[in-house]
Amino acid sequence: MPRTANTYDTFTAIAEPKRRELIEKLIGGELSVGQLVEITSWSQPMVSKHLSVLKEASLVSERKEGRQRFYRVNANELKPIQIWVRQFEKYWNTQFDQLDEYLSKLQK
Amino acid sequence: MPRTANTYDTFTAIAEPKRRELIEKLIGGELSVGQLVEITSWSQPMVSKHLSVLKEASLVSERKEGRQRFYRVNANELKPIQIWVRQFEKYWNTQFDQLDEYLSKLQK
DNA sequence: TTTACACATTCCTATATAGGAATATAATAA
DNA sequence: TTATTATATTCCTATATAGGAATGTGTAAA
Repeated sequence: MPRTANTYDTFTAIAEPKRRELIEKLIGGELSVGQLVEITSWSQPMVSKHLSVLKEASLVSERKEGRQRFYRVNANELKPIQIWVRQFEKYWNTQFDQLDEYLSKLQK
Repeated sequence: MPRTANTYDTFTAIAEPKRRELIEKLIGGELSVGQLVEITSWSQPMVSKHLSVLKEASLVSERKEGRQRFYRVNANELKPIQIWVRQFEKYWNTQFDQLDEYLSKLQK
């Protein structure tokens, strides 16, 4: 079985690099699908499908205007990630971690 | 094609709930595989395999002692996540977001 | 009322896993 | 040595997608 989740949660949604890229493009404000297609030079269905996943995870919202659809980020939905990571903040830059990182880099 | 990444990056590694759980168990300090098996009541191969993915993503480190292996979190490796999410912090709790969240909750 | 446009959805396929069962490996104990 | 313990790895299967191609849907323009 692959990832067991049947529906997209926030963590899974942003695990896909292309979806993170889409979210980043939307930082500046809402954009239409066509604009995203142009900016990314991905196929239109590809953009739409990734947006659909992001929407299912509530990470973006949609606004219809004529035949265009404008998407924008729901930044608040990223809070759970922040909260989860925050637990580990106090352990950053400990001696052990510095050493680990050093050894890890060294191996490559 | 599923997730295109051939190797585990940090985002993909923590997308799996069980792996987040393992990381959380390791906050308090290093634990052996056996201890993790007991704490989680998952099968031993399951624990080992998830640990292996976390190790590949450098999220944990291993220390051998006799026939046991103790794992600990490399908290520093979570920084990229924090950094990525931080971009969106300033957009938290905007009016749009509040509304989105409200509508999203309402729909469920 | 057709045509063109913007976008979503469906159908298909290839592939990366998550999990279970069985087995391998390495270290200690007998 | 041989047995036991702790853990990793392999083999297998089921399944969730990511991507491409084709098609559907709704809106506006001609």
